[in-house]
Amino acid sequence: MGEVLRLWNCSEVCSFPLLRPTVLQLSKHSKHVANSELSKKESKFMGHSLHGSYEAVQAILQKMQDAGFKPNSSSITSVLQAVTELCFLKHGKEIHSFVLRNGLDDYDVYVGTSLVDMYVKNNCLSSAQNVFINMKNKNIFAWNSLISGYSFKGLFEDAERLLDSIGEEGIKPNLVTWNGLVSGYAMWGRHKEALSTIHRIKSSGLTPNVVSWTALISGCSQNENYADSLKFFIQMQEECIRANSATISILLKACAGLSLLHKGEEIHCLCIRKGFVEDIFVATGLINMYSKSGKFKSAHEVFRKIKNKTLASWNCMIMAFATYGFGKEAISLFDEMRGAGVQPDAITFTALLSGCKNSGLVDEGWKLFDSMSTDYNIAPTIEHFSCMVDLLGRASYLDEAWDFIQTMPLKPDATIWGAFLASCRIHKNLAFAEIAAKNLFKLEPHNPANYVLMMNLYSMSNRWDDVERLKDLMKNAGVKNGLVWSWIQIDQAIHMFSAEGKPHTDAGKIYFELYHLVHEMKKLGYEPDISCVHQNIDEVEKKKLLLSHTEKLAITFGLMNRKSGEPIRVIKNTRVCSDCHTAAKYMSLVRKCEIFMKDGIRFHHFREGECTCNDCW
DNA sequence: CTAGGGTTAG
Repeated sequence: MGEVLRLWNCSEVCSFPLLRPTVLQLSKHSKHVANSELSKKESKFMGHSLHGSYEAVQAILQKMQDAGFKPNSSSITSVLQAVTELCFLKHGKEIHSFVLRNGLDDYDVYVGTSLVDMYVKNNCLSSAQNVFINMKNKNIFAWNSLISGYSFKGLFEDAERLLDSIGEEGIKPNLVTWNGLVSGYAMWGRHKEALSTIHRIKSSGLTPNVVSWTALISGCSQNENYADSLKFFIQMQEECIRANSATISILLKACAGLSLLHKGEEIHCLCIRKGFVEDIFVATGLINMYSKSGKFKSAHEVFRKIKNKTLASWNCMIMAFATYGFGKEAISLFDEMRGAGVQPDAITFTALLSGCKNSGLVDEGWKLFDSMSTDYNIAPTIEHFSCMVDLLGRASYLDEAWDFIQTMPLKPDATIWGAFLASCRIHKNLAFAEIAAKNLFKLEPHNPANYVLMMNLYSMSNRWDDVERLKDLMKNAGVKNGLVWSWIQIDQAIHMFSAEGKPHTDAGKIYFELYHLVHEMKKLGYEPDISCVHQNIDEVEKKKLLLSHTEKLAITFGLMNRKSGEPIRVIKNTRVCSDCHTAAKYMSLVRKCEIFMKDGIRFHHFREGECTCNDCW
């Protein structure tokens, strides 16, 4: 940045067309680059030079004016492009008024289009529309910019209206126009409309391309609708549209979200064949996919092979270490990252702090939390505060966590109280838990998880009146315990276990096996934790009920069907109960088998009677 | 000068 600033301040910059000399000085390749042929990278560089030195830019603009230079539309356009890409609305507005002040025509096709685009990308639709309306000659680019602007804001009536009126100007919508609409619909969770827009592309005589389909698939992914992502990917292949690395990176995200390890591995093979592994987005997606599907080793391998690691790939790997309870390793990877000259961001610290909390590294956590603002000038966000509450609370420093909440500069939200409540449950502190719950019931009255945690605490202390009171509270607030399910993949089939749905076809055999298993587990010291049952029934009934928990059934089924040496991978949609957590540890011990479980909150890796979460979850 | 891509979170 220092060097750029110096360039901006030197006087020879002042020859027009605006800014070109600077770009030429910055450009490594050519001294004869025409302004209109600036590469994206160079425009970005210009943007960087604008950043933080806007006063200098203004001074130069003034100087140029005084010297009688006139900027032309192409120079204005390249500045606007840079400003747009970096989302410097303030600077964009300045340039707009500079254009007006200096008698440049802001209705010029090029200037107009880049102004529309700048306002659209900076969330100023009304200004974009004003410029648009005043443009004398509108080309398809201006239309597309505005239509996608409305579409991304979810204003589909306006977007469709614009689409209809394109024709009146004698212009035909192109694929980009349509793709903007597809993308908007998909992003807003309106997959049906997105898909029907793809069909509309066909009826307009064009052929939907990989971008159209990728937009649809990406929208599903963004809405955590991973199953549809995969469904539409198949549909895309049926239409003979080839995936590119962008499509693949989204698919990897979908596989990660569903912990579909086998599908992810398949895609990895495809990536190697097609050379997509070279793409940094794909590589990062692979790390994430392996990390979330329980194959830490593969995640690490992919990471080590990346030649030009980006901040995101470092972050992703630090998070993987954190997830698997390798807090110290996460921190040394952070040191390695800094050694490589990569500056951390807020996400890096979320990952690091979460690594500390999963490994109980309280001192290291404090150090990192402090160094964020002092050494890296990154203001801690609510997530970082929440991590700290979690870190302190889990390590049994409940009083410190309480003080931390009282003194933090941000208003504690549900994540803060949620972290505190979870710690109270672990350390069985009912008094603190009740305060946390009171806040949580106010902040998110419809989240069943909070009620369940509290019931857990009350039933531990045999306070059945309070359990009933909470059940009534839930009922009155209209909170329903969502469906609870666990599943496991055996060969190509997914086996679902749900308390509400149909029992598994092999239910009899599974229960038979489970009884045997529990018998063996008890020999090694397993004791059913009946506090997980919130009904006031007798002990034998409670123990029976515990056996029907979906995760136990899924693991048992996995043990019955696994190939020797293969770990078991179970996915559950809600937080694992503490009895099932203990049971899984004993199961891994008895059957000498690694068990991987992804629950609604985090990842557990059971091995030889231990879990990577260190019993805090 | 216009369209699609990765990372955190109780």
